[in-house]
Amino acid sequence: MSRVNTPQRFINLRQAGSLPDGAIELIARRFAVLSEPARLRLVHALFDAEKSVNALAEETGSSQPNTSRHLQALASVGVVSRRREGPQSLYSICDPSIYKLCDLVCGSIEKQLARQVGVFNPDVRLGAQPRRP
Amino acid sequence: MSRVNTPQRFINLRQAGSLPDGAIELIARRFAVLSEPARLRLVHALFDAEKSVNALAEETGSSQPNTSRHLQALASVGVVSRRREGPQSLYSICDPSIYKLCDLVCGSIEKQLARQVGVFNPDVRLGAQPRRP
DNA sequence: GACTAATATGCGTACATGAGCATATGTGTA
DNA sequence: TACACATATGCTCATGTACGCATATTAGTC
Repeated sequence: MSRVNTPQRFINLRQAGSLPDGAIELIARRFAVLSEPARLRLVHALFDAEKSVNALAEETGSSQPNTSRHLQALASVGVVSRRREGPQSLYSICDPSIYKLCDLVCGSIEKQLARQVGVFNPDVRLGAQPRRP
Repeated sequence: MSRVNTPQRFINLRQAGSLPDGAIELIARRFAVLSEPARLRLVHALFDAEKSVNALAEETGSSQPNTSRHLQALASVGVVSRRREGPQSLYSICDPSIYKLCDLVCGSIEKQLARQVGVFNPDVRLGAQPRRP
């Protein structure tokens, strides 16, 4: 085994210190790639299956060049990966944490919206609290 | 109880469909706010305690006006909240999901780095796999 | 090699946004 | 009211980047 076997994190935004040089920039870059609607649509479209650039362009309503570039951006941070099959490039999700990430953010936004709606109509809840039905 | 009591999500990037108008933009906005190193440093600094604008400016090495603006951006998406106490504004984390979010992203980045390092030196692992030591 | 389909890339433009500076606003005190 | 401290906000400039367009590159087929 290796000399390092503790499950401790080197990069940990939650802990004081624990932030090597450039770590913040890495994290920021990851979020930045996910901060574009066009790229989120691609991620959304890729959740069910591996797809080609043209298929994704059509499904997301974006141009082929833009789709290609956005996919490269997603690949540059390891969210998706590329596989050549004949003349086409097939992209697929390769970072499993993206699923939880999206769930977290979507859940958080729903809770927030539910709170805002609740201010006007306390009877309406968007079903954002999955605990104790 | 309300008429809506199923724990199902209205906004769910993982599920086909399930994306109301503007949902993608909401999610993108959330990520965008987290995609700035200066703001991540603020979040990092706020994890241990509620702090004032000046204290945060000093701790993160940013100017007072910029710190104020960044805090407003974080507040605009509900990550932090503001509380007045005398002449100063005290900011604090108000979205608990941000903790898990940071853990997820940091963990994902570490795994990725470990994989990259492993290519050159297969003996080194950054301890990013907490399961089965 | 010539041709076609799929994908990637170079380039110019438009737009969003972060930083610095000065200054306005707000809050408590004498 | 005058003052001091803390915070928020116009304003301008510089930079990053998404888009559209044209075109280069790659892979397969004849």
